[in-house]
Amino acid sequence: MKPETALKRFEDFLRQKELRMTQQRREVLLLAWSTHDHFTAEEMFSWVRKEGGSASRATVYRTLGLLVEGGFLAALERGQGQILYEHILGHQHHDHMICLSCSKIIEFRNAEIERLQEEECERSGFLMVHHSLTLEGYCSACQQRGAVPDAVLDRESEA
Amino acid sequence: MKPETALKRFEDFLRQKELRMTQQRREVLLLAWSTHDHFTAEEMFSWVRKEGGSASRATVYRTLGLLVEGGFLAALERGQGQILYEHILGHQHHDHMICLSCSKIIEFRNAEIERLQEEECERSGFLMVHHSLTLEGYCSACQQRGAVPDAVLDRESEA
DNA sequence: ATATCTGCAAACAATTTGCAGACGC
DNA sequence: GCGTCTGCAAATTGTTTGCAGATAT
Repeated sequence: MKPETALKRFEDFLRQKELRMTQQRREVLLLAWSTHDHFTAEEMFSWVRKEGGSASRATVYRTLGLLVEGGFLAALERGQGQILYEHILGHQHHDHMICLSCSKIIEFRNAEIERLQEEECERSGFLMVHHSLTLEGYCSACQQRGAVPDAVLDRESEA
Repeated sequence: MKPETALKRFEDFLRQKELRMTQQRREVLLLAWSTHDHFTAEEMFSWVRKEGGSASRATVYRTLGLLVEGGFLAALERGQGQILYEHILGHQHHDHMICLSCSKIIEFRNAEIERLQEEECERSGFLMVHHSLTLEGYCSACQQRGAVPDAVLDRESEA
């Protein structure tokens, strides 16, 4: 989805909630659409600053909240109390494997899993907006480096 | 897995890391095994207090960190900066649907999805320790209440 | 014995909030 | 013009850390 389209949607969303479109909210939305990567609230704030934007830190946080509420951004919780955001309107979702030793992130996508998720949702009458599948474990490099705790290996050998 | 077994494993884990088993660590591990639900660090601390345990807040946090590191507990990031823990050794994993409106949590388990995840791991040479699949959206009750934002409905109708 | 642990309270980091003035609609 | 927004700085929340004494091995 193009930034202009997203902006239009955002305006609609705000109107419906009887909220107002402001320069600051525009800035944040456009910056969110200027990257295809995850970003934190602080990163967004620094971008605003770099671009000479006028949004304050508080406004950035408030606007990110609105964007998540409206389904424009997905919030991905990933340890250490920091929240990662990514724009999701019109984008394909990907899942993650995260190495507990070196923190490497491997992205993958499996259409069959997606389909089964939809099936589960139908079964429960659940309207899915977003999903997040994260596999935690050890990447092949770390396995070879012997970076896997014995407690984990013990468990593995039992199975 | 029984609490005593878990305790034994924890002792092994500590020994391997040249750390010591203490009364406080024992308390925390056993309390973690006394519930089958998720819990936060603060909840664990209040349990310790209620049981007349001696572990302080700091020790609770430190011990939970150790337990996660050893693969005894899973840490589930779920918004608002709070981390939920659950013991995972010897337990079957379940996934979650979370309602964005009423926060209701629906648990589900789909063996086929689990299998496909394993397949993806093999493909990448990844040793999975834990996985977390969370579907965010709106439960059927909230859909009927009209609690779904229009931006979401619009997106839905396009697809 | 000695190195690790613990409790305490202070430090931290990320995020939220109250309020007075600014600004969309 | 009215009611919402914003910026600021202070408040909150959840978690971590430094240090002196306590404790496991």
